Amino acid sequence: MRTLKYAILGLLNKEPMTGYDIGKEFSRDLGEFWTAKHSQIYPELKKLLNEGLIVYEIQISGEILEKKLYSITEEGKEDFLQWLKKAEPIEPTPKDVFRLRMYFSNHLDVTTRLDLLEHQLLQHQDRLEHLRKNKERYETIPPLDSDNFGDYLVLDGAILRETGIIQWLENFISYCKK
Amino acid sequence: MRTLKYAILGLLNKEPMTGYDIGKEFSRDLGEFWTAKHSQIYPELKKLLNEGLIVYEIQISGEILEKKLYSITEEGKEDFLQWLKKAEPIEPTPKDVFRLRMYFSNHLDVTTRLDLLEHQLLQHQDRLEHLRKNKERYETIPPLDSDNFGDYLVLDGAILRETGIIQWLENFISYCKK
DNA sequence: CGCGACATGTAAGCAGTTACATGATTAT
DNA sequence: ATAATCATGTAACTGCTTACATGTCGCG
Repeated sequence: MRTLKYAILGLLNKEPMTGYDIGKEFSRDLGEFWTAKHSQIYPELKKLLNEGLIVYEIQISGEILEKKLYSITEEGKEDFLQWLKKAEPIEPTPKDVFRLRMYFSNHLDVTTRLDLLEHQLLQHQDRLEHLRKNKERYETIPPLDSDNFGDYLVLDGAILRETGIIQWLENFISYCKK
Repeated sequence: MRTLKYAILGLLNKEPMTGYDIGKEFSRDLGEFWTAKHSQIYPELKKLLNEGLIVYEIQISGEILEKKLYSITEEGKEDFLQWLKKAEPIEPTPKDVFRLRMYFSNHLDVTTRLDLLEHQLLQHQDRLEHLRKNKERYETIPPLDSDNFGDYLVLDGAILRETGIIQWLENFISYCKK
């Protein structure tokens, strides 16, 4: 499906960036729903370059360090917008190792189960708190056509996801305690 | 992480099965959080066999059709239970193509956006309804140590997940309509 | 007899992670 | 000076999907 391709085109569609910058975007809010390591990003950039969807210019930083500042071409923009507006069937449900484990949890004694659950709960509560803190930056919903809107959406989605997981964990914990 | 390995061991720990049966389990409720195709299952079974974690006996079905009925060994059980009780950090957040697309949605006009959102909403509502119907089979919560308990948990988790997604989509739709 | 489900495998390729490898810049 | 961050790449491997390939069983 070449999703990484479109993730990169989408980012370059906002503004020119280096491969390193793209990697950093994936560790911000966008990373709640898509990420890639630099070892995947650099080869993909090379591919997009060959396909004529992006170009780069060398920037000198400091004395000698060359960095490649990539920007999207007209062809790249078209390709990206085609992808963006296409209606697709929903994805198969994403894999989740912890829930797979809990599917088999009838083979664990109740104390072990509770330990595992509390451990998960704490981590998800941390993540939720962190997301809520990020969302506080927005006193109001950003305009529909601003770059910030996507960020806001992703945060909202991640908060609802974490809330659901926490609710599930709490239900489960209360079953175990009865 | 060899997760498929443990998914298979977990299923065989309930009862002996063929590779085909394992594939079918992944298209039931467990499939909400883990799946694998037969092209991945058969090679993995071969590997587990070599590792001594499972064994099989040939069953004749009809006149000549040989099927391999796999069961877990003592060594397999131990390995599985070790995996099951180990506390792990939470997984990095799962990828989601649709949310990635919506991250870039400020480049779409409002009608296209609403089309895409309604399209997703319908599909998630269908999935939710289907899950709720499955859950109706349980009038009460199954006992903590029964095989059904895992099934119930998974359903509960999937329902909460879908509810969160639907809520997010509805929020998003209402922003767009304002 | 034909069709859908049962049943088992392999091959090619894409996507993603971990590890290997190198070097410059900036702030302390 | 030295550590953290900036910056770019490749290689080996795991996991997973799609397609290729084959044959049986049970039902209508």
